Amino acid sequence: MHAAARKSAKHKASDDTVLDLTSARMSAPVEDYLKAIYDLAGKSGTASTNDVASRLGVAPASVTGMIRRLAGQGLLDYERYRGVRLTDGGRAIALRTIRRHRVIETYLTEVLGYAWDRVHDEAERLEHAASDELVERLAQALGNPTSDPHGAPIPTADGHVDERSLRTLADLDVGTRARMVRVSDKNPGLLRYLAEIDLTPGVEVQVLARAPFDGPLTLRVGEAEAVVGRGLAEQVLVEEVRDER
Amino acid sequence: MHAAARKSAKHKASDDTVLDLTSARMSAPVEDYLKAIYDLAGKSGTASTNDVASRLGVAPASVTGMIRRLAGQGLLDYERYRGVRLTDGGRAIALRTIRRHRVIETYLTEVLGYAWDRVHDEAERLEHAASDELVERLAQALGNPTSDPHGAPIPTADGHVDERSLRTLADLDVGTRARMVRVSDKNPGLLRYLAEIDLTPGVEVQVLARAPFDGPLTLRVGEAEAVVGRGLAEQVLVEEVRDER
DNA sequence: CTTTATTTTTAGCGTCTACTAAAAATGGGG
DNA sequence: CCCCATTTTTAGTAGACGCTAAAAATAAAG
Repeated sequence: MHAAARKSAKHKASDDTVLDLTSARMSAPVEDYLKAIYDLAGKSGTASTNDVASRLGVAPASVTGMIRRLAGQGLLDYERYRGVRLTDGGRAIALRTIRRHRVIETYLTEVLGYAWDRVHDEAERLEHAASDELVERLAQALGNPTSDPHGAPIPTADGHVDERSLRTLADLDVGTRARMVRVSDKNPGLLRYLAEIDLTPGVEVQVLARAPFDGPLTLRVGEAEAVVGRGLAEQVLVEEVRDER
Repeated sequence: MHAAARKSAKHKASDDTVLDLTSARMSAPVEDYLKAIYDLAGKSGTASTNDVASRLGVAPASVTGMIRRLAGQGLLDYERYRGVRLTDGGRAIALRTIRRHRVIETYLTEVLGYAWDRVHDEAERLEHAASDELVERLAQALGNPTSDPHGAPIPTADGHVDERSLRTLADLDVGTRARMVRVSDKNPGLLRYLAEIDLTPGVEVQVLARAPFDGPLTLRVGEAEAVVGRGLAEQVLVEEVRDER
């Protein structure tokens, strides 16, 4: 019945495969690929086979295969040996999946009492099973939050995200005051440590000193002080605080 | 936690596959098969290939294949042409899956405002993605309910269910007073209609009259009256109300 | 600008789950 | 007790995803 969407040129118009890509439900692996490509490509554009592979923990050869298929479905543009770029359809699905993930993470922490370092895995599975209706109900119960527990912006239901680029704590000049905005949700150990020193989204930080040769930074976090390694500092995204007005 | 993995193998235990069956995470299809077999076999014992197939909406041949594999894993006892029966391990997984399903259904209706006829599909997908921890948190938030919105008993975390057998509304003698206990969650139309006439779990019903030749029943539902077909009456499980004391 | 290293793709497979068509068991009616 | 309808199983396939090993492109280095 399905006449193999053969002639998928580099353009859209998937002739006979006239599915509504924007609202179609994809398999979990497909959603994962699209999410991975979305945030590897970032604003820049393309993602490489290898990067996608290591992000997803699969072999590069598997990525090539999946990518071919998804390109055939019009979810991404692909030229061999050239990397992939999401089409609007692919991006829409990626954003819906990310919205699900982040709303779920927020609900788990805000309502169900999960610690912020333990929501990622749970959300990773639920995001593929939750209907959009459920996600909207969760979002509503939360008062339509705009960011998740780790400070990541939650895309709106119609696919818009706040994509401003932030600086890392490691980039701040000594003395500059900033507000902790965001950190990846993927490293539980890091998250636990950050919680321990109270370096969580919204908190004010200031770099008090920076040891040479990429040494540790001494921070003021709220009222307390903390010394953190460069590696950690690079993971923490902040926004400068315009001095009081 | 207790309940060591009972070495249930009475026959061909699957040799090298020495997994802890009791807590192992199964794929969604496997969980679905076990659930289906659990409630087709009921207390009686075995389920037939055809019944499982039509319950799951797959071809009988597919059931044979899956059943062979599950038997190999020690989740069920199987003799070809003889039907299947869950082992203790298989039953444990079925019950945990059913617990997830019912806790989720309850949460969706009680907390998130879903109508009782719309929770089944959502729960059907979430039950395979939700961790046991999540389910326990949901159950706790609900005060550890013992039955779901449709009156089905929720198995406990350690695998016990209330399995008393109920009569259907169609079996009641005229005049008998009973309490509506339970109805299947799988037929949205039926559920909507029952909600409309307020025939929901806990409500008192009485058969006022029964037309001959399997005709409709006239009921008193709470304070109101309703006339329902035999087909519907057979779907509604009730328990007799011991006259006041 | 050729040689080497890296990245990406192809080829060939394996697993899980489902399907169809055809063969084999089972069991009910006469 | 035999025949036929029904149930169940086997055989052969398919598609989604993943893997490894080897070939092919591309990029880097001398």
